[in-house]
Amino acid sequence: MDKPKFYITTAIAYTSRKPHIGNSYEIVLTDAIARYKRMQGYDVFFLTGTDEHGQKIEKYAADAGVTPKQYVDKVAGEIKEICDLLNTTYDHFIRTTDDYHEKTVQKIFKKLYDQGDIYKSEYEGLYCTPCESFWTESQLVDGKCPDCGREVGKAKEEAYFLRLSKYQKQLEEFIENNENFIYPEARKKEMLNNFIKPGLQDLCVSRTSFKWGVPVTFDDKHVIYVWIDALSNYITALGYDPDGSSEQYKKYWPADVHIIGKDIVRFHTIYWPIMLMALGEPLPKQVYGHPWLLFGEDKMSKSRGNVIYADDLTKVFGVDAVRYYLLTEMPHANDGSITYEAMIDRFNTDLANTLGNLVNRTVAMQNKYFEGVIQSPDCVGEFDDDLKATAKKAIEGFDKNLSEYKMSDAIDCVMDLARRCNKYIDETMPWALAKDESKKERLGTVLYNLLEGIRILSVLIAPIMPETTKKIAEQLGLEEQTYESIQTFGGLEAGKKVGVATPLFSRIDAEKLIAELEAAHKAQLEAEKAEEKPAIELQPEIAIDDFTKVELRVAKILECEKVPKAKKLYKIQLDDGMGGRQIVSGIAQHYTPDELIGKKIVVVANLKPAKLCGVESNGMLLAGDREDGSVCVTFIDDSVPVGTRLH
RNA sequence: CGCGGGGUAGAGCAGCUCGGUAGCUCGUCGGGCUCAUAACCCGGAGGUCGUUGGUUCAAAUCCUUCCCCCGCAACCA
Repeated sequence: MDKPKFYITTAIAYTSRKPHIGNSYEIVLTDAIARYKRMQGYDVFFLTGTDEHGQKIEKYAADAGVTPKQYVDKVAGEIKEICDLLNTTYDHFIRTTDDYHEKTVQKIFKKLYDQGDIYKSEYEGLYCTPCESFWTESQLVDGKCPDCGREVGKAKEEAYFLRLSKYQKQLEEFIENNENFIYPEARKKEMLNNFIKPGLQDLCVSRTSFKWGVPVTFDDKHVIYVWIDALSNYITALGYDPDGSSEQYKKYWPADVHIIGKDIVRFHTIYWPIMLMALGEPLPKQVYGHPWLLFGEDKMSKSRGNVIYADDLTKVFGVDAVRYYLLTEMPHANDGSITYEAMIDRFNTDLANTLGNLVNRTVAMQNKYFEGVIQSPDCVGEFDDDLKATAKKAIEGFDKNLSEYKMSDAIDCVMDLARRCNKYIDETMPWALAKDESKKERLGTVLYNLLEGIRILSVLIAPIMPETTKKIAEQLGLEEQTYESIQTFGGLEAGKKVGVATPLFSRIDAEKLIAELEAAHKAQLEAEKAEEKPAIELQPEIAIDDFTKVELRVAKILECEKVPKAKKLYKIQLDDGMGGRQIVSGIAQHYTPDELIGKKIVVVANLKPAKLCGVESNGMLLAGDREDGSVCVTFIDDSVPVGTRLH
């Protein structure tokens, strides 16, 4: 009989730079699910890969003085290395620069165009040339580019659009009828209320502003933009073809679950389903938007200097411990957090003390009391039933939680069993039994039960810590065990010999290690900084006339209050020596009104007025961004009169 | 009143669907044990379950007021 299939994917990683540990969480989570499903007998196909096109990469490559392809080859290599380092068992690694992918994407684009779902348009007044971005009517802020605030010009370039509006109703129905399509639930409501119900705007799916992408076959000025290129990796990887797909595609599609970050839920639950509807293909069964891994309280980012990489962690803790930490510390709905302290703490308490020590003490006793030979469990006693019941509960709980992708809860079930085993040792006191020759048989049974408990938990933990499972099997003197073999307590064969007791995880001296890590981290940061300094890029040179176009004047802040409903905006009344003016500024998170009122600042006095959150702003104040993201306003000495023009 | 989620011991979370002694992990304090990686086991302390009012014999759990946090949307001129 055929095994049931299970198709699971990660999002493809953007090849702009080396991914940090937060980015790596996704592949570890996906791998654990894939391994679990395989263990359960599914025919699993696990896809991951890289998204390699786009303007940003074109630019990074130019900065680095290499071709986009060279650049992308390097980063894709790094990404793949990390996936391998983390011991992930993907079946295929797709790159959007792969030949077969590009060809199929072109066919998809053509097909959608031929059937009228993609159309060419020449939008006017909705293109911001400096930002090289198209904006839909609803995105504009008071008719201006939401990014830079400048006038959007008439589109000088034509573009292709995907008719999202046509499928809106169908999508809405699908989402509402398929309870589990968007997970978690909160995301589903976000999508429905914020995007779908208000009405979908057609989506721009081509660009002429850069070249590094898949060309449109019938219009070579155009390059296919990220949505159709990247999202279709999930089907091109299997061999989808509008002219007739492969057997593999027919077997595995639709995906059982797309594992993605919560930031791209929108693309996977709106654009992607609509593309598939237009292609006439079935929709994925579930899109799982996982939370993020934060560094302590903060988002990981290079400019904050708090980036942790997978390879650095594995060097210190080992691959399995890193996998364990990622999967344990990450609740399935809220953001998780990583710090060295927490990592060490988890490592010591769970892995070294509870699990490692349990295996070590048990195997050591087996060797010490019976020369390693496993005894037949014939002398039943108190506590045995409770231990067995806990083992059974662990398996059931593990299955239940894992099938809902609740990793940390599932792991907890396994640790419960380990804790119960440790307790069992204290209750039965094998060292006391060993002193009494008449209790030898009972001692044999006690140790048998312990070994069996360990065998069971070692199999359960396999999707999370595959290497540890192997090591435990070795110490138990066994080949690797099947999932089926743990369904009954007592699968362990008497008469065989256990291996040598070797610590699985050595305890870590927290203080010492943290000091070392921090020193290393600092050194690395400084090295990076030194390296990056010359990389500051100046804007193109301007003539003096260009500068004099900017009218900078001194003004005094009279009033300052928060714009209602806006997080970052202050409405500020100024005395500018010309009868006063009102500006709006996004510094509410960095200054209190009291810190501003009465101070003199510099304003760009001839900036075209704009509306922010519905409030009129006539000019902007000068301020700079610090490296940590905070803002510093330029204050002017009080002796400079209001209205003074600066140059 | 834009949409949604949440506020439970020092920290991180469960419990809320279907009201009935407030639970887990870490930390902390005390005890036990010696097979083991100063590990393991037991016990104690620590919570008016964000706030107001209500329903009820009984509310963390149901309804209501307000406050605060987070996500999405809007927004750094």
